[in-house]
Order: sequence, then C-alpha cells, then structure tokens
Amino acid sequence: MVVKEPPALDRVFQALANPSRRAMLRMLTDGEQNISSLAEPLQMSFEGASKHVRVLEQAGLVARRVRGRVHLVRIQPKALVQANEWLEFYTRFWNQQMDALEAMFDEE
Amino acid sequence: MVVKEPPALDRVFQALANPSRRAMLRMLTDGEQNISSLAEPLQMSFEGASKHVRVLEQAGLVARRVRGRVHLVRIQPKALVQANEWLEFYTRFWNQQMDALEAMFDEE
DNA sequence: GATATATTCAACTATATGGTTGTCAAAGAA
DNA sequence: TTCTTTGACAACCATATAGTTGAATATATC
Repeated sequence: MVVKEPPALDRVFQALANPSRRAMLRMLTDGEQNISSLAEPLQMSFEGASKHVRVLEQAGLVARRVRGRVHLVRIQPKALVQANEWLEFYTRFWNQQMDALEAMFDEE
Repeated sequence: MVVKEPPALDRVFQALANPSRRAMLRMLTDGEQNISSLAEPLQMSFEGASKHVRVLEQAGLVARRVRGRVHLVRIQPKALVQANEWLEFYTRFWNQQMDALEAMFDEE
C-alpha cells in the first residue's frame, strides 16, 4: 500500500460523511453549545446525538469543556483545515487542467 | 431534521474516508488509468479494488469510459469541488474568528 | 476456434455504523 | 435529603462496509 497520510483523515472524512454530524457543525458556528441543545433539532434520541458528538470529537472536529454537569462543545477547526488542505491539492490539480485547456484554445 | 444539503455530500465524504480510495485519486492525478493498474499497488484482490472504484464513481469523484475490455478511470473533480466548498464555509468561519481575535489584540 | 485478459456478478464473512432502550452517576435546585 | 437534569455506559438490533472467493462475460490475441 502506498498510503502515506495521517490516518486521522479517515476519521475526519468519516465524521463528515453523516448529515446529522454536519448539521451539528453548522449549529456550532453560532458558538459553543451543550449536547442537549445539539441533540434537540436532530430527530433522534439523546444518546444517539451524544454518540455523534463523540465521533466528531475523536475526529478532532470539535472539543468539549465540562462545566459542572453540562458539556460545552465547540468547533475545533484544525481537522477541518487538514481536510481542506487535502482537497485543495486536487482542486489545484483541477485548475491546472482547466488552465491547460484554456491555453490550448488560446493557441488556436 | 434541519439537513438542507445535497445528499451527495454523504457519499463524497464517505468515499474520501478510505485511504485506498484516496490513494486511487492520487494515482489518477497522473492521468487516466485502468482498474488493473489502480488495483496493482493496493494490497488487495482485484475485485476489492474494483469495488472501491465503483464507490468513487457513485460519489461522482471519478468517471470511466470503456474502451474494449479495458475501463479507463479518470478524476471528475466536480464532487471534489463540492466537498471543498462545503469545507470552505467552515474554514472561512475559522478565519473570521482569527481576524476577530487579532482585532481584539490590536485594540489593546 | 482456442486461449488469455479485463472486468463484473453473486455469495459469503467479519467488522463498523447509526440507531435504540435501560440503567447508572454526578451536579444543581428544591 | 430528595428530585431533576445532563450526560455516560452497556447491551442490543439492523444495515452498511471492506474484504474475500468462484463463476460468468466480453474483448483481444494466437
């Protein structure tokens, strides 16, 4: 196998592959929230939502701090940036392809 | 549920969550390849690799054209761009946070 | 026509995922 | 102290995923 990447990328993309988890990230752009309020708009059990938070946490996409009995969750963008950088390589590649195509047309 | 996104994103991120499939995409930046040559460096059965290609295809990350008995696979960046755009919202959000933080320091 | 090559299909296995429910523990409020 | 709230843990279920093997199909080549 050629695989030469941080295995963390697996978990990041895996975490992003679920609409409920992406919805949570979207909610968190409004700021820190506890798990209950993250769970509320998702139509599922509290424990279901709690599991999703754990997945996001293990992927490094969110971090939590515990204040008494409430767990406050916030976005931790490092993992998002990492994923973005990985994708950027390919979009850059894509742009090069487009540029090359343009150049071909220009030559004619 | 609040989910207001193309369900395709699920499949795109899911497809990217596997190192073998990401390796395939990397190989494909060198240009079109048939499934055999994509399978070769991955340590798995041909059919295993073939399945990965199908996952990438269904996610819209690659396209294939059949020339006789060989299937030529190439990157189709539209889905990559889509994923990139989704992530960009959050990295932009992150940058704004950073800018706000900087502004706070500047004011002092 | 016979053989080799590139690929899919079908069936199967093992493990991971997304979800549930029930029980438990800790922290706050009465 | 008792009750309520916030959350975790454990067990379970259904489905999806990653992989395998064996057989079938279509295209090249001899």
